[in-house]
Amino acid sequence: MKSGKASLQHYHDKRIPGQTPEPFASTRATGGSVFVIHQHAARHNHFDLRLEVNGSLWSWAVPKGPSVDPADKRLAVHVEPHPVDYAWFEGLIPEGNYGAGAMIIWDRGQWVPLADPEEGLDKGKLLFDLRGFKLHGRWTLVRTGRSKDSREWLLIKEQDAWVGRIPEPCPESVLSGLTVTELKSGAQPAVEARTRLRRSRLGCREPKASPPKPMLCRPGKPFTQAGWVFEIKYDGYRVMAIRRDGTVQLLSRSGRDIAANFPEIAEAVAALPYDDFILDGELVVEGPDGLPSFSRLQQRAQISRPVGVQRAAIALPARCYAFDVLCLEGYDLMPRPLLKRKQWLRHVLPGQGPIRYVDHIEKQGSAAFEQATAMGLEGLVAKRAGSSYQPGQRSDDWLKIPALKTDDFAVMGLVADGKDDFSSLLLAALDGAHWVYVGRAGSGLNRAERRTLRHALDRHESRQPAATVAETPRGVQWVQPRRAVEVRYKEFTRAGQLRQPVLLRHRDDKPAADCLLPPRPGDLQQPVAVDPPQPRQRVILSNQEKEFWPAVKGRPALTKGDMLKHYRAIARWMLPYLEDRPIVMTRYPDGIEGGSFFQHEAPKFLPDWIRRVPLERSKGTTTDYIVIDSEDALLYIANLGTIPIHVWSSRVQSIDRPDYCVLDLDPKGAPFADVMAVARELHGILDDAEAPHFLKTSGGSGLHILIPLGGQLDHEQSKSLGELIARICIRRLPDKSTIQRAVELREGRVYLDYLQNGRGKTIAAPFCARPNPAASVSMPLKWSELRAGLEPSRFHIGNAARRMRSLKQDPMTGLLTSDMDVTAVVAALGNLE
DNA sequence: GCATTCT
DNA sequence: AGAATGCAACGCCGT
DNA sequence: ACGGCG
Repeated sequence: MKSGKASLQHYHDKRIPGQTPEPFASTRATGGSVFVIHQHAARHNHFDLRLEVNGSLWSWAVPKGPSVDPADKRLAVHVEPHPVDYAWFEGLIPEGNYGAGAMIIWDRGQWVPLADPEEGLDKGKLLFDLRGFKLHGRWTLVRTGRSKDSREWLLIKEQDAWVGRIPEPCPESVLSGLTVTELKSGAQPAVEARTRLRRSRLGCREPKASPPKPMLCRPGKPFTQAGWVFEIKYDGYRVMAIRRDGTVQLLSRSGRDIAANFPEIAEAVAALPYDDFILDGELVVEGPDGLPSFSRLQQRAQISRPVGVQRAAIALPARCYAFDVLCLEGYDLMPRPLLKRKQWLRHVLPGQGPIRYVDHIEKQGSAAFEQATAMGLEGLVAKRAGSSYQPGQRSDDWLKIPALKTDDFAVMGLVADGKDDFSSLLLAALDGAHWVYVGRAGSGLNRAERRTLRHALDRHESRQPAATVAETPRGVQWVQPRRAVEVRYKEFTRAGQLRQPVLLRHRDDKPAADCLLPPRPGDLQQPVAVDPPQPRQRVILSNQEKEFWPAVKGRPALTKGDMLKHYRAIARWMLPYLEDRPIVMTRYPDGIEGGSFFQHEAPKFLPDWIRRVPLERSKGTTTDYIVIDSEDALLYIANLGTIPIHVWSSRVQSIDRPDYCVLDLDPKGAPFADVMAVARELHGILDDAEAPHFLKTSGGSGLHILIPLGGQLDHEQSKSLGELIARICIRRLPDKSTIQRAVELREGRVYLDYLQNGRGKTIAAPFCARPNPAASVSMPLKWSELRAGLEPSRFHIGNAARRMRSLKQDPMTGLLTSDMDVTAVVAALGNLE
């Protein structure tokens, strides 16, 4: 294997030191994971993707640049490796040199290979994560040419949580904010700025000896008022970024210069194309969820060895959220109105990069506060739009509005107040398998609420506390952590206790065991997450506009989105029939007129939160079956183009004991009136045998009759029971029913299929959609609905959920809970026969 | 619909 | 890249 | 032994 550094030969051969500003060394301690994308206006304007491996930058020329759309593959020509320091190079390469022209750092950050890169280069496939300012998430480079020496690759964005959720990258450098054209044309934003500032008749002031102190906030509450603007409050270090006489300072609140600790920010300050300015902002480090994480920032701040700092600048990079500019090019902006200053600030900063402009919302503070709270942000800062910057002052022109948090906690004890009241509750949350005490809360509930909660708690009285409590209050009564309460609080204290907790309500709908400990400040977190932040577990629904059911008379075409809408709306009725049961998908990726296939085995690409269960299928081979136990799982499966979902009659806990026996009434030429007649006959038979039984449409043209078994029979016995019932029916209605499998021999009679009772056999799940032109669904029916005029096709994906909402209850309620006395039923059926 | 393999 | 391919299964019964 | 059926 060639060493990375040795192969820099080509790079050196093409360039002459002293004549080009490009670097020639690899001196940076990066931790081996920097990537950069240069935009290079040389003979042709193009992009270069460079990935650090073994001390050099593997490079690809990407003529059209990267695309954030997975469908958009971009040619990438593999070129000679570059020295690592190249990732910090931005500038003009003079005429006459190799690659003469302007080059900007279009994006930069950390790259995380997801497979061995050396091997990948050899095999022609690299898979990696990018964590830049513009590019995020999973990418691949694949070699396309037929031979191994081909230099032609493709750069492809892989499907992930970032796709479609990030804005189109802006064209500017993430460092200087210059476009490649501006750099080439020698644009001088500083000169333009000076001209404009002079014209605005601002007095030019001598720079003060010492930098201004930061303006401070008073506390406030959310409000809506014209003349005010609202900014997100970032959870980090307040910094003043100062550029003067070619030097850069990052001053913390205490006046310490922390530029050496955050070189990536200092570098960005130095790269802005202005000579003299002071920015006010907040330094943050993002957590795995993409929100500012104070504990990560503290981790970062503790790193001081230069080598460690350089690595951390790539792996745990800081951002500076700038919200004010105090002076610019020798002009004092502090007396100017806030919004004027912010105009300048926005003008000065790149659209994307380590230093970000903090935008604001005008007037609507209350709405903004709602949003900020929901997003888990620290809060808002309200600022008077016309206010000046008052250094070192705690002013009423700036108000900080902290977000309140709301979480559920388990009650582990109470301080009683009389027989049916309490003065406070002791609260706990689950940290893994252990309960952790989080403090006491008293206020918030009225007398009546406290009384009912007290009664509920008294039932769980316990001798032992569920978690260690540092200071046990007098008169405490411990209870088992069974009851959950919703609590609003400001934050966790350093000691891990709730600050300013207020009880909101008794969560009698939530098991206490679901009260997980929210992340608290000071919790040691993973230093670096390799996966991109997943913006919430949500199913990405694709191709919602694809036509799945063609139009029929009286109804326009239905799309995959219509089907997903059905499954989302019906989930609450359908999930009880799916939980714990293996399913089989029948997939129609291109709608009912496209190809279809069955799928038993859970595809490997399913996300890991979808449950699978290994079951022996034929001897020796096991298959991982899918189990749908949530709305998200149902939607994910439906999004795969699954139209009907077939379920086992048994659950994984008791896979050999079906919960019901099914009789499938299959016409096939027989009139539906006959199907109903046969169903009515079976209804009578089962009533006489005192066997509970339920009815649903199969979704096609037939009906299903289901008999709950209460786990008393195995699959074989269930099948025999079905056969017995079928034979009785045939004896009574020989002209209308049959168990002949061959269609010809049925002679127009209704086929009573009892053979769907058996291990691994399935039926179309209640409420599942069917691939017929009507887009009908399998619908539970009341027996009273079995009368002239019933048409199974009247229940379809467009109205099924509406029907269920209007019914008082699911007609099949009881299928999964009621059972029967098997011996009595079989005896009764024997008599009928 | 999606991964994988072939060209 | 673009195209093609796989994605289930087994017992029943009549010939 | 094969083929249609669900």
